Amino acid sequence: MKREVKNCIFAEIEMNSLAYALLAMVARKDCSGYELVQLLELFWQAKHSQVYPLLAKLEQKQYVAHRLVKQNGRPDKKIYRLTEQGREILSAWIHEEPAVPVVRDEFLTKIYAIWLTSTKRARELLHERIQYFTDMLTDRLLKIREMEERWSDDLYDPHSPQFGRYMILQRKTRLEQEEINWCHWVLERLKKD
Amino acid sequence: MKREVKNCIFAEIEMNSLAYALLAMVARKDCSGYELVQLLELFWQAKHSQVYPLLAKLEQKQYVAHRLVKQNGRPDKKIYRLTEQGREILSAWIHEEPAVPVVRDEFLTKIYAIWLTSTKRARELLHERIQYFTDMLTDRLLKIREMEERWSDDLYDPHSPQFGRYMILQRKTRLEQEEINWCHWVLERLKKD
DNA sequence: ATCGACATGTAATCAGTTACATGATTTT
DNA sequence: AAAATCATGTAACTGATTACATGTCGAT
Repeated sequence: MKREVKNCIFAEIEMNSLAYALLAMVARKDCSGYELVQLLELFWQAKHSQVYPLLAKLEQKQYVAHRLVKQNGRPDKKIYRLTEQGREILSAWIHEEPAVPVVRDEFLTKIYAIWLTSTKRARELLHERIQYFTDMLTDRLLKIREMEERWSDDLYDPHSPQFGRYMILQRKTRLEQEEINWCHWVLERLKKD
Repeated sequence: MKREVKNCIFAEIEMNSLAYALLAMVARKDCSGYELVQLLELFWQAKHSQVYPLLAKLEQKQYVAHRLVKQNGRPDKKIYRLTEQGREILSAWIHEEPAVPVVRDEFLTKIYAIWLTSTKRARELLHERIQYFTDMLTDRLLKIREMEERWSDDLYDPHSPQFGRYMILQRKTRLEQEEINWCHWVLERLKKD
């Protein structure tokens, strides 16, 4: 017989996957909301309009806390850090089974139905895809080099806050490279035509 | 000064990515809603509660049409096919730029913050991940073999309705293999610990 | 002079998930 | 006897995107 749940001081603020992703980010390094959106791009694309209100809710729950940093000629920023409570629920969450990954990719739908149009359009799509992933990869390799210069051996230490992000960066480059390889493989199949 | 848009006979039924994915599916092969959910799993995970109403809307717009198939001891099913109008808007859509792919993967968040817990949990997560992708891959290879037996040379013909799905299956196996390779690579980094 | 980066927020809408609802057949 | 598969649908809710809102600085 649940009552007054919404009026309760400890009102249930839904901890969803993105909420934990934000905690994981600020665990590694104190961040502004703006910065979080950029760092998140690596494995959980979210818009600022989703991140800012969520951060406020996480602060309400006292999983994060912020300090104001005044800037000259730039808008002030709120730098968030993880609290002890935040660290605890994040650690507990890591011990739960992760949900199955979700991928949504319009390009694949277009390839699925490419037989309806032309092999010319197929080639176009594939070349654009190669371009896209090549750009991603170039940027990614740059970021890997930056991390390597800044933290070197720490990156291979599973107890370092940098370990996770570095491993995930490595994963992404592998997958991006494989995407490019596949595109070339398909282009080969289209040659005869 | 838009007026009466909602009362108009040709009321705007929003054509979203999933709608086109459904059209692409029925273009290849007549399908029931139930079957579409399963086939879609390859690159656009959707629940039946999203698919059935969308199919009804697509039929309203006359992009698909269905016939009833009575079954003994099983519920009747609605087999959908693509109409000429459906084929046209699908072809037109293929000539538009695809949206950037979206990935959401809780496992990666857990790896990101793994330094907070233990390398034991890290190993556990990676082994479960390997198991998951190995299972996916086994199933995927089976489906590839099934397609190869059924259509053989058609699969490499860009004008065959089977071409797209086959290419996408091949892509998925490559990516899944690479996911597994990466997991083993990370496990190596964890050995010293 | 216009555009992109920096920086934070809210409101409206659309997309997607979970739960409700039903029911026979086959497999474990 | 219970669970999974086949088969279709709706209602309520949560998650995510687009649009609205504001403002400075540096580069082109």
